[in-house]
Amino acid sequence: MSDPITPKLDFIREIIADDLATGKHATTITRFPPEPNGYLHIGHAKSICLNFGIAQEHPGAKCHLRFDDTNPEKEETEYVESIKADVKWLGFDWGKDLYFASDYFTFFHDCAVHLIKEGKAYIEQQSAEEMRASRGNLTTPGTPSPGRSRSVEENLDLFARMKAGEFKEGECVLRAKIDLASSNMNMRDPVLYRIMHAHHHNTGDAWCIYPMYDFAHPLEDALEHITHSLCTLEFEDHRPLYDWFIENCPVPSKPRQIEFAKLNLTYTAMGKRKLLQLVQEGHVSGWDDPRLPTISGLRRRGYPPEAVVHFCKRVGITKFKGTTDIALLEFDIRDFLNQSAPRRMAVLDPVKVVLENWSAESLTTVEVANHPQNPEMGNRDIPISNEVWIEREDFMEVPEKKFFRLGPDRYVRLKGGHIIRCIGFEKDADGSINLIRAEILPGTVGADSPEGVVCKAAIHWVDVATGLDAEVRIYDRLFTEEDPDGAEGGFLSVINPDSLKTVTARIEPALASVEPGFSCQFDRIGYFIADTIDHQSGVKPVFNRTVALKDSWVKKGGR
RNA sequence: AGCCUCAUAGUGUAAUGGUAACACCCCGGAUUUUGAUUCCGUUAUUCUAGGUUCGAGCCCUAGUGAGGCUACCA
Repeated sequence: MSDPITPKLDFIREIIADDLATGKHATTITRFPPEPNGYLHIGHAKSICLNFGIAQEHPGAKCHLRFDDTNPEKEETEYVESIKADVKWLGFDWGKDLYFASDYFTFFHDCAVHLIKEGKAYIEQQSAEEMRASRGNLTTPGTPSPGRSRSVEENLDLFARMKAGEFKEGECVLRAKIDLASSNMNMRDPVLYRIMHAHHHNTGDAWCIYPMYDFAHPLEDALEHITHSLCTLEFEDHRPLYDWFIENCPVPSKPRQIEFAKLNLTYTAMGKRKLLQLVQEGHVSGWDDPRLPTISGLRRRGYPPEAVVHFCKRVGITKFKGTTDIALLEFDIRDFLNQSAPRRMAVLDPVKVVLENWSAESLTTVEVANHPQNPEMGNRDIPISNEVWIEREDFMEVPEKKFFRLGPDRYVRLKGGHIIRCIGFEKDADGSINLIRAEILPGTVGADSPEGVVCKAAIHWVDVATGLDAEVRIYDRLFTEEDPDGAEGGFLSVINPDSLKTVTARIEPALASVEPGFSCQFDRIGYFIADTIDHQSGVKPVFNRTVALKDSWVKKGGR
């Protein structure tokens, strides 16, 4: 792995260190609070690494996993499970601190009653449209509705009836009484509770009123004694409201909200709404499609979790809303895989080479290192006979100036084995090369090139007799584009629907029995992960490509 | 239009008011039984204008640019 991230403090960690130093807090408690309405993506990984990372950095500190499930219409148990799995996969542990905002519904309700009794909340009977109009706009203040001056008793009664289910959805809401003239729209008497006659994944039908995020979130944090509530930039304008609830409700602690910029990646559609659309419209096979930037997609793609975490640390935490080049992420993937992935040989686009002077006395196996820089990973023996497959692009009938591999009357080394010389080739009717004839140079295994032999490259190969077939899926980054004409539900278009290419490769025998999740490097191609393996219909492993060996190879070979 | 936030190489991130740096990308070179890795090197940076200061990327003011806010989503 490249150098560890320097122990520099980002501005949030500075605040936390300061609070610890001044004794404001004896310990630090953060939280990761996803709404279970979709799968997590790499952007969430940044938040997870921040919140859980801080907890790991201070003795006694911890990070809660809390499902912010205050909207029954969008949330599902399937998402709860996937989120837990994804956090674990990244290597973080919430211990016993697993919570659901929906478990606090009674507390939220009591706080609402408290506010009503204090004269700080009232029942609003205007429609959503009327409220919008009476709230004013960016330059003109709002105007009070009739409900704003209702008595405490009346409000209490109305709220109780609201909770009892006497009203239909939309008939009334509970609003905070703050400041209709505030320059911050969030302070213009925000809605606290709305009526939803919906089934909740956790509380079932126990409630028909549900709290809004702005109201519930500070209370959740306070209840859990969160010291630092870290969220993304779009909640900046909500902070005064967050603080207002903390000040005006009977809460057991005073958390502080701090905002940071969310992750943006080049070429990458982020955001649950867009991902949901890609899934629903069938552009991908599911939330864990390897073309998606979901955590589960990255997992299937073979990205090591350690590398994803390293990337998140490297990107850092700021309030600057930039777009990170995906090359930064892929560097970390390569960097990690380069050290951990054993080398194997495979040929994705095969051409047969016949070794004309091979005889029964010739080499029948060659010994190849599993990793060129790490002898501890050992060696393996690969059978070889008089016919091998090589990559079509490793032969040029008319070699270019900087082409070092095989061509008529040229030399190349079969990796781990002999140097061979091309002595002829045959073509199909359509002009494509279908057979190469070569001869072995005796005594060149494990030895330098003999005098007068120019051999500057070693190519990968697979023995024809013992090689196996494998399916290799090469995934491209899924390019997407905002559709300006698209209304709701149709605002994304996929630019490269052909982002998945499947080829049948020839692989060396050692790859026949790998387990799903095993990652390796096919020489000179890229890093691969064993995905689903079909042991039923004969031995047919399936590999996904993770990243190409070099970033520029992607760009040249790409779109 | 009002309020809020942000601005440092192509990208991301550093720099207590004291020599502007690190990583990625790109390009070049050396080594290499992976055109990988490793090693070395090149290019390139404080949005603008004022002010405070011996000294400003950092503090102040104004401007410019970008983003957010007028949900019974989170």
